[in-house]
Amino acid sequence: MITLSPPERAALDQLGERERSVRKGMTLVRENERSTELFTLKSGMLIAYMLLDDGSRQILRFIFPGDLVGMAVIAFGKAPHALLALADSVVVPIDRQQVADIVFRHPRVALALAALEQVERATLTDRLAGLGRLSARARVAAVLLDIRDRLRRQDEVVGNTFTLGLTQEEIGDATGLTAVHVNRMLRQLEDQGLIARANGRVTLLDEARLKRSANHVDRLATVDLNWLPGPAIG
Amino acid sequence: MITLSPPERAALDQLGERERSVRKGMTLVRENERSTELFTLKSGMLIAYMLLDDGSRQILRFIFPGDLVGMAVIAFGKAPHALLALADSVVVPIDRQQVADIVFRHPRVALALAALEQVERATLTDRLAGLGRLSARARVAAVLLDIRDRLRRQDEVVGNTFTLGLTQEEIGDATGLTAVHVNRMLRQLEDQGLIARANGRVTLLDEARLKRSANHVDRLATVDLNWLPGPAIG
DNA sequence: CGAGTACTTGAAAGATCTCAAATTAGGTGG
DNA sequence: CCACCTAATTTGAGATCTTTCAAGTACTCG
Repeated sequence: MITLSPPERAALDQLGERERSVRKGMTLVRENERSTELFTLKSGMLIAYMLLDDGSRQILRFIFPGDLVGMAVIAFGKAPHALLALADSVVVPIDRQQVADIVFRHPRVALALAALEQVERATLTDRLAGLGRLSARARVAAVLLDIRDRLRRQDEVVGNTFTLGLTQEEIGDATGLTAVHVNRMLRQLEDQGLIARANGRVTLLDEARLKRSANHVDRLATVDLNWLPGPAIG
Repeated sequence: MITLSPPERAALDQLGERERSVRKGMTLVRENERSTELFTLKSGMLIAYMLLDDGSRQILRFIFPGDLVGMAVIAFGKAPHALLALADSVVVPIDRQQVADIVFRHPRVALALAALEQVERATLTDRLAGLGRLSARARVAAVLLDIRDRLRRQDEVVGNTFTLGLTQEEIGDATGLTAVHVNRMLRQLEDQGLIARANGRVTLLDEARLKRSANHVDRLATVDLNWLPGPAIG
């Protein structure tokens, strides 16, 4: 997508000196906790979430290997949302100072990172529109499609059958629904022949119809960075 | 918040060469339209929105003078959302190439811009959590608080009484509700003594309670950019 | 003054939640 | 491998929230 020069590549590789393991169910960062680190996920799966005053949880984003998370520390110095490991995971912490170094020394890389953030932002607005305007059934469908896309990005052979890796409670916290209603919507999708379920695995039977109802767009697929200046020689 | 050196200031000022007026009700950018420009709003008010397949509209963000909008073009080269003027407005277009120039020549400014984007992103996630988890009444309250904060940022004397500048239809499109229900929620807030309404103006009567129920956070108030390196001498 | 848009209200339909209970699945110690 | 324990899923029934439809009122602009 973007070709890096050797020094650029080296700068990126150098970011990942330390690694940190997080056991499933552990909290990596608490909401409002003072912190100057962001992370990339190396393996496993995280969620970013917020808690509301009434104790309910809103999952903001599912984080898969390769994702960058927590860039907000460059503006706040504290985390606007919590990070929780849904599976045993390994993260690479990056201090915001290192981000500044990249911007100063490798502007092309900085632009590429900014573009990545924009992709995530667009995904966030897609989700926002979904929460505001889609039916419960469509929001659940959107999660299924999203997870499938993300799994496929890690492993190209992922087909239309896959393990969700989420409880119905978690799907509910992502879609703004109760676990009970998520269950009913899954059943409804199943009854309508859009999906099938068996031993914890889901199969997307009618992807086209699912996508249409969920207003699904794969933002990453439409990224265009060709306008960036070419890599410096070296 | 951040002190710019003269060359940095000059670089920013230079961005705003042209101006463009947009009449109330006019569309500045259509969704998915090819475009390589972003904008700052000089005066007036815009909304960023998406249309869903069923024709419903989700307002993603209200844009006030000083706001930057459309940074997504650095990643996509087309607009992921539409921009519409809710009032007669003046915008300053900025080409993404100019953004790249800033990153290459004024990295401190680039970091400050990135931080601003992060503030907006945090605001977006606050809104996402609101759509997912707040009651209709609280979501309407959140819009009132948001607009008041934004107006006050333009004009410090704005008190607890102000003109919304939005129809109930627009509030509905921002909160994921119907205009009819927005009306009922406003009435309810009024009956509960949280707000008052008179000749198109709203008064916040119990800000503390409104904030609590709407899970309101003023993200901009907690920004910290002091960790950035000092300005280069020049 | 007249037309159009926005606002307001009522009644009924539809969607989602809550509460409660039954069933299934997975993990652990013996 | 079994027995048990806990978490997750499933289903039903009724309550609550939000939308839809319809009609009437208020406001603004030419």
